[in-house]
Amino acid sequence: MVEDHPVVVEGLRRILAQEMPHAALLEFNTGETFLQHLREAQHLVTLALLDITLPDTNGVELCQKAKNLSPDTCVLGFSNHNDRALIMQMLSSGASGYLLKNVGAPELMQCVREALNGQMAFSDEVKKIIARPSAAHVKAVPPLTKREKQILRMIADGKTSADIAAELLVSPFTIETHRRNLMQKFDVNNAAALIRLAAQLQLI
Amino acid sequence: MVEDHPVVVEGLRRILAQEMPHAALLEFNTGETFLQHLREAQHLVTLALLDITLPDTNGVELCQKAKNLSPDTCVLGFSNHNDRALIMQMLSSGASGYLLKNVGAPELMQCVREALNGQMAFSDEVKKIIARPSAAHVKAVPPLTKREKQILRMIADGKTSADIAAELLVSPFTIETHRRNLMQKFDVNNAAALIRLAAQLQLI
DNA sequence: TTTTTTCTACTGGTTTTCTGGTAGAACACA
DNA sequence: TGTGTTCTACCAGAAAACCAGTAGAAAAAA
Repeated sequence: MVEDHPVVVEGLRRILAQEMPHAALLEFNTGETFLQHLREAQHLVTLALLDITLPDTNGVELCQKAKNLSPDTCVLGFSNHNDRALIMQMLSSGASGYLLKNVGAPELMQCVREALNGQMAFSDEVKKIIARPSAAHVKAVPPLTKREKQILRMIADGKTSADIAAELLVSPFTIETHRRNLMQKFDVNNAAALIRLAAQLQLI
Repeated sequence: MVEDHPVVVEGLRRILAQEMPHAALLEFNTGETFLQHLREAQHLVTLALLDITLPDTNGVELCQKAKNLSPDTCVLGFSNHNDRALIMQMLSSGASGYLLKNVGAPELMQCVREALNGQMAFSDEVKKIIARPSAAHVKAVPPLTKREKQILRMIADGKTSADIAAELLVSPFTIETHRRNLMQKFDVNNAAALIRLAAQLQLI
Protein backbone atom coordinates (compact mmCIF):
# COMPACT_ATOMS: atom_id res chain seq x y z
CA MET A 1 0.00 0.00 0.00
CA VAL A 2 1.07 3.51 -0.76
CA GLU A 3 -0.71 5.67 1.72
CA ASP A 4 0.22 8.57 3.95
CA HIS A 5 -2.68 8.54 6.37
CA PRO A 6 -1.67 6.55 9.42
CA VAL A 7 -5.22 5.70 10.32
CA VAL A 8 -5.92 4.23 6.91
CA VAL A 9 -2.65 2.34 6.98
CA GLU A 10 -3.56 0.83 10.31
CA GLY A 11 -7.02 -0.16 9.10
CA LEU A 12 -5.75 -1.78 5.93
CA ARG A 13 -3.05 -3.56 7.82
CA ARG A 14 -5.55 -5.17 10.16
CA ILE A 15 -7.99 -6.20 7.50
CA LEU A 16 -5.35 -7.65 5.24
CA ALA A 17 -3.57 -9.42 8.08
CA GLN A 18 -6.80 -11.12 8.99
CA GLU A 19 -8.03 -11.94 5.51
CA MET A 20 -4.75 -12.77 3.82
CA PRO A 21 -2.38 -13.75 6.59
CA HIS A 22 0.16 -15.21 4.19
CA ALA A 23 0.55 -12.17 2.00
CA ALA A 24 3.58 -9.95 2.50
CA LEU A 25 2.33 -6.45 3.14
CA LEU A 26 4.60 -3.53 2.29
CA GLU A 27 3.84 -0.02 3.37
CA PHE A 28 5.04 3.16 1.71
CA ASN A 29 4.03 6.64 2.64
CA THR A 30 5.38 8.45 -0.41
CA GLY A 31 5.29 7.71 -4.12
CA GLU A 32 9.04 7.88 -4.45
CA THR A 33 9.78 5.21 -1.86
CA PHE A 34 7.34 2.95 -3.65
CA LEU A 35 8.90 3.57 -7.06
CA GLN A 36 12.33 3.04 -5.57
CA HIS A 37 11.20 -0.32 -4.31
CA LEU A 38 9.91 -1.29 -7.74
CA ARG A 39 13.20 -0.26 -9.31
CA GLU A 40 15.20 -2.39 -6.96
CA ALA A 41 12.69 -5.19 -7.41
CA GLN A 42 13.72 -7.02 -4.32
CA HIS A 43 10.28 -8.45 -4.14
CA LEU A 44 7.72 -8.50 -6.89
CA VAL A 45 4.73 -6.40 -6.09
CA THR A 46 1.63 -8.25 -7.18
CA LEU A 47 -0.90 -5.69 -6.12
CA ALA A 48 -0.65 -2.07 -5.09
CA LEU A 49 -3.23 0.09 -3.36
CA LEU A 50 -2.46 3.67 -4.29
CA ASP A 51 -3.80 6.65 -2.47
CA ILE A 52 -4.48 9.51 -4.85
CA THR A 53 -3.19 12.39 -2.82
CA LEU A 54 0.31 11.77 -1.62
CA PRO A 55 2.89 14.18 -0.28
CA ASP A 56 5.18 13.96 -3.28
CA THR A 57 3.01 12.99 -6.26
CA ASN A 58 -0.49 12.10 -7.36
CA GLY A 59 -2.06 8.74 -8.00
CA VAL A 60 -2.36 9.06 -11.74
CA GLU A 61 1.27 9.88 -12.30
CA LEU A 62 2.39 7.33 -9.78
CA CYS A 63 0.27 4.68 -11.42
CA GLN A 64 1.78 5.40 -14.81
CA LYS A 65 5.31 5.27 -13.50
CA ALA A 66 4.62 2.15 -11.52
CA LYS A 67 3.14 0.38 -14.53
CA ASN A 68 6.11 1.45 -16.59
CA LEU A 69 8.50 -0.03 -14.09
CA SER A 70 6.45 -3.09 -13.38
CA PRO A 71 3.75 -3.84 -15.95
CA ASP A 72 2.50 -6.94 -14.16
CA THR A 73 1.80 -5.19 -10.92
CA CYS A 74 -1.88 -4.78 -10.45
CA VAL A 75 -2.77 -1.28 -9.33
CA LEU A 76 -5.91 -0.26 -7.48
CA GLY A 77 -6.78 3.34 -6.83
CA PHE A 78 -7.82 3.83 -3.22
CA SER A 79 -9.05 7.23 -2.27
CA ASN A 80 -11.86 9.45 -1.14
CA HIS A 81 -12.05 11.19 -4.48
CA ASN A 82 -15.21 10.30 -6.29
CA ASP A 83 -14.59 12.38 -9.35
CA ARG A 84 -15.42 10.43 -12.48
CA ALA A 85 -12.75 12.05 -14.59
CA LEU A 86 -10.12 11.20 -12.03
CA ILE A 87 -11.21 7.59 -11.86
CA MET A 88 -11.14 7.36 -15.61
CA GLN A 89 -7.67 8.84 -15.64
CA MET A 90 -6.51 6.21 -13.20
CA LEU A 91 -7.93 3.49 -15.40
CA SER A 92 -6.34 5.02 -18.47
CA SER A 93 -3.09 5.07 -16.59
CA GLY A 94 -3.21 1.35 -16.18
CA ALA A 95 -5.06 0.88 -12.92
CA SER A 96 -7.06 -2.31 -12.63
CA GLY A 97 -9.71 -0.80 -10.46
CA TYR A 98 -10.71 1.83 -7.97
CA LEU A 99 -12.10 1.83 -4.48
CA LEU A 100 -13.52 4.60 -2.40
CA LYS A 101 -12.18 4.65 1.13
CA ASN A 102 -15.60 4.18 2.58
CA VAL A 103 -15.63 0.52 1.54
CA GLY A 104 -16.12 -2.12 4.16
CA ALA A 105 -13.73 -4.98 4.69
CA PRO A 106 -15.74 -7.53 2.67
CA GLU A 107 -16.00 -5.22 -0.32
CA LEU A 108 -12.33 -4.39 -0.10
CA MET A 109 -11.30 -8.02 -0.05
CA GLN A 110 -13.71 -8.82 -2.85
CA CYS A 111 -12.04 -6.20 -5.01
CA VAL A 112 -8.55 -7.32 -4.10
CA ARG A 113 -9.41 -10.86 -5.08
CA GLU A 114 -11.01 -9.79 -8.32
CA ALA A 115 -7.99 -7.71 -9.20
CA LEU A 116 -5.57 -10.52 -8.40
CA ASN A 117 -7.74 -12.64 -10.62
CA GLY A 118 -7.10 -10.35 -13.57
CA GLN A 119 -10.49 -8.70 -13.47
CA MET A 120 -11.32 -5.07 -13.15
CA ALA A 121 -12.39 -4.26 -9.63
CA PHE A 122 -14.57 -1.44 -8.39
CA SER A 123 -16.37 -0.75 -5.20
CA ASP A 124 -20.12 -0.50 -5.60
CA GLU A 125 -20.20 3.25 -5.36
CA VAL A 126 -17.52 3.56 -8.00
CA LYS A 127 -19.47 1.31 -10.33
CA LYS A 128 -22.31 3.78 -10.19
CA ILE A 129 -20.01 6.68 -10.93
CA ILE A 130 -18.57 4.92 -13.92
CA ALA A 131 -21.94 3.91 -15.27
CA ARG A 132 -23.07 7.50 -15.21
CA PRO A 133 -21.99 8.96 -18.51
CA SER A 134 -19.99 12.09 -18.07
CA ALA A 135 -20.66 15.32 -19.82
CA ALA A 136 -17.75 17.01 -18.16
CA HIS A 137 -14.82 15.30 -19.75
CA VAL A 138 -15.86 16.53 -23.15
CA LYS A 139 -14.93 20.05 -22.16
CA ALA A 140 -11.24 19.36 -21.92
CA VAL A 141 -11.06 18.10 -25.48
CA PRO A 142 -9.39 20.51 -27.86
CA PRO A 143 -11.85 21.44 -30.57
CA LEU A 144 -11.17 19.47 -33.72
CA THR A 145 -12.51 20.29 -37.10
CA LYS A 146 -14.51 17.77 -39.03
CA ARG A 147 -11.64 16.98 -41.31
CA GLU A 148 -9.28 16.59 -38.43
CA LYS A 149 -11.53 14.10 -36.69
CA GLN A 150 -11.81 12.18 -39.90
CA ILE A 151 -8.07 12.04 -40.43
CA LEU A 152 -7.45 11.25 -36.79
CA ARG A 153 -9.52 8.11 -37.12
CA MET A 154 -7.68 7.09 -40.23
CA ILE A 155 -4.33 7.54 -38.56
CA ALA A 156 -5.60 5.37 -35.73
CA ASP A 157 -6.52 2.78 -38.35
CA GLY A 158 -2.83 2.55 -39.14
CA LYS A 159 -3.04 4.32 -42.46
CA THR A 160 -0.08 6.33 -43.70
CA SER A 161 -0.40 9.87 -44.94
CA ALA A 162 -0.15 8.60 -48.48
CA ASP A 163 -2.93 6.09 -47.85
CA ILE A 164 -5.18 8.74 -46.42
CA ALA A 165 -4.40 11.18 -49.21
CA ALA A 166 -5.35 8.56 -51.77
CA GLU A 167 -8.55 7.77 -49.96
CA LEU A 168 -9.62 11.36 -49.56
CA LEU A 169 -8.36 12.40 -52.98
CA VAL A 170 -6.15 15.19 -51.71
CA SER A 171 -2.43 15.76 -51.71
CA PRO A 172 -0.25 13.92 -49.18
CA PHE A 173 1.07 17.36 -48.21
CA THR A 174 -2.38 18.23 -47.03
CA ILE A 175 -2.55 15.22 -44.78
CA GLU A 176 0.84 16.02 -43.37
CA THR A 177 -0.39 19.45 -42.49
CA HIS A 178 -3.44 18.04 -40.77
CA ARG A 179 -1.23 15.63 -38.90
CA ARG A 180 0.88 18.48 -37.68
CA ASN A 181 -2.09 20.53 -36.61
CA LEU A 182 -3.54 17.58 -34.74
CA MET A 183 -0.34 16.97 -32.86
CA GLN A 184 -0.10 20.63 -32.04
CA LYS A 185 -3.65 20.74 -30.71
CA PHE A 186 -3.01 17.78 -28.46
CA ASP A 187 0.45 19.00 -27.57
CA VAL A 188 2.24 15.78 -28.45
CA ASN A 189 4.99 15.05 -30.91
CA ASN A 190 4.18 11.81 -32.53
CA ALA A 191 1.26 9.76 -33.75
CA ALA A 192 1.49 7.19 -30.98
CA ALA A 193 0.90 9.75 -28.25
CA LEU A 194 -1.75 11.40 -30.37
CA ILE A 195 -3.72 8.21 -30.73
CA ARG A 196 -3.33 7.34 -27.08
CA LEU A 197 -4.78 10.66 -26.06
CA ALA A 198 -7.54 10.45 -28.60
CA ALA A 199 -8.44 7.00 -27.34
CA GLN A 200 -8.52 8.21 -23.78
CA LEU A 201 -10.77 11.08 -24.75
CA GLN A 202 -13.00 8.65 -26.63
CA LEU A 203 -12.52 10.47 -29.89
CA ILE A 204 -11.85 7.26 -31.73
CA MET B 1 -32.00 4.59 -38.70
CA VAL B 2 -30.24 1.63 -40.15
CA GLU B 3 -32.43 -1.31 -39.39
CA ASP B 4 -33.67 -4.32 -41.30
CA HIS B 5 -36.54 -5.40 -39.08
CA PRO B 6 -39.75 -3.87 -40.40
CA VAL B 7 -41.46 -4.02 -37.07
CA VAL B 8 -38.70 -2.11 -35.35
CA VAL B 9 -38.60 0.41 -38.17
CA GLU B 10 -42.28 1.00 -37.81
CA GLY B 11 -42.02 1.43 -34.06
CA LEU B 12 -39.15 3.89 -34.25
CA ARG B 13 -40.88 5.81 -36.97
CA ARG B 14 -43.96 6.32 -34.84
CA ILE B 15 -42.12 7.29 -31.69
CA LEU B 16 -39.83 9.70 -33.45
CA ALA B 17 -42.60 11.23 -35.51
CA GLN B 18 -44.49 11.96 -32.34
CA GLU B 19 -41.60 13.15 -30.20
CA MET B 20 -39.58 14.99 -32.81
CA PRO B 21 -42.02 15.93 -35.54
CA HIS B 22 -39.61 18.35 -37.18
CA ALA B 23 -36.73 15.94 -37.56
CA ALA B 24 -36.10 14.40 -40.96
CA LEU B 25 -36.11 10.65 -40.53
CA LEU B 26 -34.19 8.54 -43.01
CA GLU B 27 -34.51 4.79 -43.15
CA PHE B 28 -31.94 2.35 -44.46
CA ASN B 29 -32.17 -1.39 -44.30
CA THR B 30 -28.58 -2.20 -45.21
CA GLY B 31 -25.26 -0.80 -44.14
CA GLU B 32 -24.20 -0.06 -47.67
CA THR B 33 -27.15 2.15 -48.52
CA PHE B 34 -26.43 4.13 -45.38
CA LEU B 35 -22.76 4.55 -46.20
CA GLN B 36 -23.67 5.52 -49.72
CA HIS B 37 -25.89 8.24 -48.35
CA LEU B 38 -23.09 9.55 -46.17
CA ARG B 39 -20.73 9.60 -49.13
CA GLU B 40 -23.13 11.61 -51.22
CA ALA B 41 -23.82 13.81 -48.23
CA GLN B 42 -27.01 15.17 -49.62
CA HIS B 43 -28.18 15.76 -46.11
CA LEU B 44 -26.07 15.80 -43.01
CA VAL B 45 -26.87 12.96 -40.70
CA THR B 46 -26.85 14.27 -37.17
CA LEU B 47 -27.73 11.05 -35.44
CA ALA B 48 -27.79 7.43 -36.54
CA LEU B 49 -29.40 4.47 -34.84
CA LEU B 50 -27.51 1.40 -35.99
CA ASP B 51 -28.78 -2.10 -35.65
CA ILE B 52 -25.94 -4.51 -34.93
CA THR B 53 -26.96 -7.38 -37.14
CA LEU B 54 -27.59 -6.25 -40.66
CA PRO B 55 -27.81 -8.26 -43.85
CA ASP B 56 -24.56 -6.96 -45.31
CA THR B 57 -22.37 -5.92 -42.38
CA ASN B 58 -22.18 -5.61 -38.62
CA GLY B 59 -22.69 -2.63 -36.40
CA VAL B 60 -19.09 -2.25 -35.29
CA GLU B 61 -17.67 -2.14 -38.77
CA LEU B 62 -20.48 0.06 -39.99
CA CYS B 63 -19.95 2.44 -37.12
CA GLN B 64 -16.27 2.75 -37.91
CA LYS B 65 -16.88 3.41 -41.58
CA ALA B 66 -19.65 5.85 -40.84
CA LYS B 67 -17.49 7.82 -38.41
CA ASN B 68 -14.71 7.88 -40.96
CA LEU B 69 -17.01 9.31 -43.57
CA SER B 70 -18.81 11.63 -41.24
CA PRO B 71 -17.06 12.28 -37.94
CA ASP B 72 -19.75 14.59 -36.60
CA THR B 73 -22.53 12.11 -37.00
CA CYS B 74 -23.57 10.80 -33.66
CA VAL B 75 -23.96 7.04 -33.69
CA LEU B 76 -26.05 5.03 -31.26
CA GLY B 77 -25.99 1.25 -31.22
CA PHE B 78 -29.49 -0.15 -31.13
CA SER B 79 -29.82 -3.86 -30.76
CA ASN B 80 -30.89 -6.82 -28.71
CA HIS B 81 -27.34 -7.86 -28.06
CA ASN B 82 -26.41 -7.36 -24.45
CA ASP B 83 -22.87 -8.61 -24.71
CA ARG B 84 -20.52 -6.34 -22.84
CA ALA B 85 -17.62 -6.88 -25.20
CA LEU B 86 -19.76 -5.97 -28.17
CA ILE B 87 -21.01 -2.81 -26.53
CA MET B 88 -17.45 -1.83 -25.70
CA GLN B 89 -16.42 -2.47 -29.28
CA MET B 90 -19.16 -0.18 -30.49
CA LEU B 91 -17.97 2.54 -28.15
CA SER B 92 -14.39 2.02 -29.23
CA SER B 93 -15.56 2.33 -32.79
CA GLY B 94 -16.87 5.78 -32.11
CA ALA B 95 -20.44 5.18 -31.03
CA SER B 96 -21.84 7.74 -28.61
CA GLY B 97 -24.05 5.27 -26.85
CA TYR B 98 -25.97 2.06 -26.92
CA LEU B 99 -29.56 1.06 -26.38
CA LEU B 100 -31.18 -2.30 -26.00
CA LYS B 101 -34.25 -2.75 -28.10
CA ASN B 102 -36.41 -3.33 -25.08
CA VAL B 103 -36.28 0.37 -24.19
CA GLY B 104 -39.49 2.27 -23.87
CA ALA B 105 -40.24 5.44 -25.78
CA PRO B 106 -39.29 7.82 -22.95
CA GLU B 107 -35.95 6.13 -22.40
CA LEU B 108 -35.27 6.10 -26.11
CA MET B 109 -35.98 9.79 -26.48
CA GLN B 110 -33.97 10.57 -23.38
CA CYS B 111 -30.96 8.85 -24.92
CA VAL B 112 -31.44 10.52 -28.28
CA ARG B 113 -31.53 13.92 -26.63
CA GLU B 114 -28.48 13.17 -24.52
CA ALA B 115 -26.58 12.03 -27.56
CA LEU B 116 -27.55 15.09 -29.57
CA ASN B 117 -26.35 17.08 -26.62
CA GLY B 118 -22.89 15.60 -26.95
CA GLN B 119 -23.21 13.25 -24.02
CA MET B 120 -22.80 9.53 -23.94
CA ALA B 121 -26.16 7.82 -23.86
CA PHE B 122 -27.07 4.40 -22.56
CA SER B 123 -30.30 2.72 -21.70
CA ASP B 124 -30.56 1.74 -18.05
CA GLU B 125 -29.91 -1.91 -18.69
CA VAL B 126 -26.81 -1.10 -20.69
CA LYS B 127 -25.49 1.07 -17.89
CA LYS B 128 -25.57 -1.96 -15.64
CA ILE B 129 -23.76 -4.07 -18.17
CA ILE B 130 -21.05 -1.49 -18.57
CA ALA B 131 -20.61 -1.05 -14.84
CA ARG B 132 -20.03 -4.77 -14.46
CA PRO B 133 -16.35 -5.33 -15.06
CA SER B 134 -15.65 -7.94 -17.66
CA ALA B 135 -13.22 -10.78 -17.33
CA ALA B 136 -13.86 -12.05 -20.81
CA HIS B 137 -12.21 -9.44 -22.94
CA VAL B 138 -8.82 -10.28 -21.53
CA LYS B 139 -8.82 -13.56 -23.39
CA ALA B 140 -8.55 -12.07 -26.85
CA VAL B 141 -5.43 -10.12 -25.98
CA PRO B 142 -2.26 -11.47 -27.57
CA PRO B 143 0.12 -12.48 -24.80
CA LEU B 144 2.72 -9.82 -24.23
CA THR B 145 5.87 -10.26 -22.26
CA LYS B 146 6.62 -8.03 -19.32
CA ARG B 147 9.16 -6.07 -21.27
CA GLU B 148 6.80 -5.63 -24.15
CA LYS B 149 4.05 -4.25 -21.93
CA GLN B 150 6.55 -1.89 -20.44
CA ILE B 151 7.75 -0.63 -23.78
CA LEU B 152 4.23 -0.44 -25.14
CA ARG B 153 3.29 2.02 -22.43
CA MET B 154 6.34 4.10 -23.14
CA ILE B 155 5.56 4.24 -26.82
CA ALA B 156 2.06 5.37 -25.90
CA ASP B 157 3.64 8.09 -23.81
CA GLY B 158 5.07 9.47 -27.02
CA LYS B 159 8.63 8.43 -26.33
CA THR B 160 10.93 7.60 -29.20
CA SER B 161 12.98 4.44 -29.34
CA ALA B 162 16.04 6.42 -28.37
CA ASP B 163 14.21 7.88 -25.36
CA ILE B 164 13.11 4.48 -24.21
CA ALA B 165 16.53 2.98 -24.74
CA ALA B 166 18.07 5.70 -22.62
CA GLU B 167 15.50 5.20 -19.91
CA LEU B 168 15.89 1.44 -19.78
CA LEU B 169 19.63 1.51 -20.30
CA VAL B 170 19.62 -0.77 -23.35
CA SER B 171 20.49 -0.27 -26.98
CA PRO B 172 18.04 1.54 -29.27
CA PHE B 173 18.30 -1.51 -31.53
CA THR B 174 16.73 -3.54 -28.79
CA ILE B 175 13.80 -1.21 -28.53
CA GLU B 176 13.35 -1.28 -32.28
CA THR B 177 13.19 -5.03 -32.12
CA HIS B 178 10.58 -4.91 -29.38
CA ARG B 179 8.61 -2.42 -31.41
CA ARG B 180 8.63 -4.75 -34.35
CA ASN B 181 7.59 -7.72 -32.27
CA LEU B 182 4.75 -5.74 -30.74
CA MET B 183 3.46 -4.69 -34.12
CA GLN B 184 3.69 -8.24 -35.33
CA LYS B 185 1.76 -9.57 -32.37
CA PHE B 186 -1.00 -7.07 -32.93
CA ASP B 187 -0.85 -7.47 -36.66
CA VAL B 188 -0.48 -3.79 -37.43
CA ASN B 189 2.22 -1.88 -39.22
CA ASN B 190 2.74 1.28 -37.32
CA ALA B 191 2.75 2.66 -33.83
CA ALA B 192 -0.50 4.59 -34.25
CA ALA B 193 -2.50 1.46 -34.95
CA LEU B 194 -0.63 -0.37 -32.23
CA ILE B 195 -1.52 2.19 -29.60
CA ARG B 196 -5.11 2.36 -30.76
CA LEU B 197 -5.51 -1.37 -30.35
CA ALA B 198 -3.71 -1.39 -27.04
CA ALA B 199 -5.97 1.39 -25.79
CA GLN B 200 -9.05 -0.51 -26.90
CA LEU B 201 -7.85 -3.61 -25.12
CA GLN B 202 -7.16 -1.53 -22.04
CA LEU B 203 -3.51 -2.45 -22.03
CA ILE B 204 -2.47 1.13 -21.46
C1' DT C 1 19.14 -30.63 -17.71
C1' DT C 2 17.50 -29.80 -21.99
C1' DT C 3 14.36 -26.86 -24.43
C1' DT C 4 11.91 -22.79 -25.18
C1' DT C 5 11.10 -18.10 -24.54
C1' DT C 6 12.58 -13.63 -23.70
C1' DC C 7 15.70 -10.06 -23.96
C1' DT C 8 19.34 -8.34 -25.99
C1' DA C 9 22.05 -6.44 -30.20
C1' DC C 10 23.49 -5.65 -34.82
C1' DT C 11 23.57 -4.49 -40.30
C1' DG C 12 21.75 -1.99 -43.88
C1' DG C 13 18.39 -0.12 -46.52
C1' DT C 14 13.63 2.02 -47.27
C1' DT C 15 9.75 4.50 -45.95
C1' DT C 16 7.40 7.56 -43.21
C1' DT C 17 6.99 10.98 -40.02
C1' DC C 18 8.25 15.19 -37.99
C1' DT C 19 9.70 20.10 -38.15
C1' DG C 20 9.40 24.73 -39.69
C1' DG C 21 8.29 27.47 -42.84
C1' DT C 22 4.56 29.73 -46.37
C1' DA C 23 0.24 30.59 -48.73
C1' DG C 24 -4.00 30.54 -51.75
C1' DA C 25 -9.01 29.18 -52.09
C1' DA C 26 -13.33 28.19 -49.97
C1' DC C 27 -16.45 28.85 -46.50
C1' DA C 28 -18.96 30.67 -42.60
C1' DC C 29 -20.54 34.57 -40.03
C1' DA C 30 -21.26 38.99 -38.62
C1' DT D 1 -18.07 43.03 -47.20
C1' DG D 2 -14.64 42.16 -44.41
C1' DT D 3 -12.75 38.62 -41.04
C1' DG D 4 -11.57 34.44 -39.21
C1' DT D 5 -11.40 29.53 -39.88
C1' DT D 6 -10.80 25.56 -42.41
C1' DC D 7 -9.01 23.07 -46.01
C1' DT D 8 -5.92 22.82 -49.23
C1' DA D 9 -0.89 22.66 -51.05
C1' DC D 10 4.00 23.07 -51.38
C1' DC D 11 9.39 22.75 -50.12
C1' DA D 12 13.27 20.75 -47.90
C1' DG D 13 15.88 18.71 -44.47
C1' DA D 14 16.26 15.98 -40.20
C1' DA D 15 14.67 12.46 -37.40
C1' DA D 16 12.42 8.54 -36.58
C1' DA D 17 10.17 4.48 -37.75
C1' DC D 18 9.73 0.38 -40.46
C1' DC D 19 11.46 -3.88 -42.82
C1' DA D 20 14.06 -8.18 -43.20
C1' DG D 21 17.18 -10.49 -41.69
C1' DT D 22 20.49 -12.86 -37.93
C1' DA D 23 22.09 -14.26 -33.44
C1' DG D 24 24.09 -14.64 -28.64
C1' DA D 25 22.97 -14.50 -23.63
C1' DA D 26 19.87 -14.98 -20.02
C1' DA D 27 15.94 -16.60 -17.95
C1' DA D 28 12.05 -19.52 -17.48
C1' DA D 29 9.76 -23.78 -18.29
C1' DA D 30 9.68 -28.67 -19.36
